[in-house]
Amino acid sequence: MDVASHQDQFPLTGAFLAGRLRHRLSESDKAHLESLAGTPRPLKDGDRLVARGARIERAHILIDGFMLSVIEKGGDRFVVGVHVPGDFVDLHGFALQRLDHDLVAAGSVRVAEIEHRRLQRVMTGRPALAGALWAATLLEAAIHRRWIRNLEALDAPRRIAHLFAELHQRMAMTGRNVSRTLRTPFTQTDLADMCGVSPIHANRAVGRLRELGLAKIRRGDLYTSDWKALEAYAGFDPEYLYGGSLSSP
Amino acid sequence: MDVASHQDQFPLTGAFLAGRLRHRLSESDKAHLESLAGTPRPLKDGDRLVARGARIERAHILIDGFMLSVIEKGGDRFVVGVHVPGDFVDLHGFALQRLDHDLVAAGSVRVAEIEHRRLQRVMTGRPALAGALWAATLLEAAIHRRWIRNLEALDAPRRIAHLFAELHQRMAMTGRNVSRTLRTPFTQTDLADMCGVSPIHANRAVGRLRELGLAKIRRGDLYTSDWKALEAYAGFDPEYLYGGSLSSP
DNA sequence: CGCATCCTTGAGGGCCATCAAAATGCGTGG
DNA sequence: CCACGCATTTTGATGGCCCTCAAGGATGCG
Repeated sequence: MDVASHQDQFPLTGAFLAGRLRHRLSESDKAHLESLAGTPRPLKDGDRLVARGARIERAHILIDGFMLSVIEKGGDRFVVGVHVPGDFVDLHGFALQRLDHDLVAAGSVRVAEIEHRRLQRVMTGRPALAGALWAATLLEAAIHRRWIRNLEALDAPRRIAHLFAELHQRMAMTGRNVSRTLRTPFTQTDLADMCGVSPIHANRAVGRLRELGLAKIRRGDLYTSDWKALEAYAGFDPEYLYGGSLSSP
Repeated sequence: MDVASHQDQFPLTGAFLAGRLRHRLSESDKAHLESLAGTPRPLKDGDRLVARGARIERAHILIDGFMLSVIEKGGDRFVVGVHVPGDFVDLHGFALQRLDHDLVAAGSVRVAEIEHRRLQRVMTGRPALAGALWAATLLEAAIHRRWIRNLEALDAPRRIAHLFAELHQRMAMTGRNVSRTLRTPFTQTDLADMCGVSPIHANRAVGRLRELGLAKIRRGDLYTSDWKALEAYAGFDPEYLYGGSLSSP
């Protein structure tokens, strides 16, 4: 069964861990997870799903669109993570009870929520699924580490190239977008906040990628004829995304 | 019971989650965790405990000293995390089977190991302890997010100040070092690799902290008469370390 | 068609990188 | 004790990446 029809079968949670250790989940666990999720809810651009520090009692899976993990400080905004469909955006809040950052919709978004108390029962009754939930939060940590390395190692054009290469790969793992265009709702200011540069410099970095013939970025949409070249330029190596060959604990 | 005598009772794992959600663990769970750990093993400066990509079958808790999470790439070294005593340095390897980074001793170190198959039994038999293990890996992710924000927001002197403020707080939570001196084995090159600057610039940043009267750093040891001032300079807010008030899921 | 948002371009300046070299500290062995 | 070698720290000079301030152009929406 291909990824798309699989996701027809599990419209809410079908992309969860897709391309990673989803294939290790039993049909029963996949069906159970799907049954835990509530009716999808839409969010508008800029809506804050979870606020930093607030006590939380449910988790959310992202079905459509993009979300950002944001830390604000004194009027400045710092993006510390990006989420794609299939991501359990605030699953770490289940174990930690509150978040150290905000979760904000980028563009139009659909999410489904799952009560913590239901996840609690998964912890005791379905150890394999519980392990998969744990692993999902750790995949996010691996992405954090890569971001740290990128901020330490790359200049602005390479950071932006790496960001899109990562998004492309993550969406491909869930069966989305393997074409020449990657559509996102991100403004250049968003890109700047993700890459730790000023909006003006993000603009020049985008211009540099165009100059180099690697990618055209227009209103968040990236067009390229050569993903491999873009990835090579950014030093992108998908190893840290733990695609495919992962088994559950 | 104070933290020090508590750690006499659990010499290997007594610092695990100390100052965070350790107080939520039952005596039985604490004793059980202690019983899982093997005989402590020493490491020398630079020893690599875990290599990126290698399949792993045991996890390690850091008892004494510091370790670094390192990503190497083309001769350059990027530090993506620092570990203090009490940290379960490669616990995420239990769920992920391999790491996306190396784990390297900084200075002399002692670690104790726990077999994954023993942790596997914790997953099914001790859900509260399993939840605590999960939370511990998420605390590390929260630290990653803060590092991302710091790299996006702070200049070099502030990054170094924040690094030491964080280490001071983390060590204080495990009952270590609440004095005016924080001893570490880090060279200025290490600090540079943690902060994403060149060694030469790290040196000038250290000099700037001295100039400002905030801290003297000599051979990795930081002396200050005013931790609060140093923290304020770096914009350090310990919220992200989830100290004290955390409960388990 | 007016307005808001986003994108683009220019100028000047600061943080940080790199190359180069000297000074300091520390362990080892004479 | 002193000489030596090595790693680390310090200092100087030059250049590049990126910042801020400022203003103009494009795009899309009501």
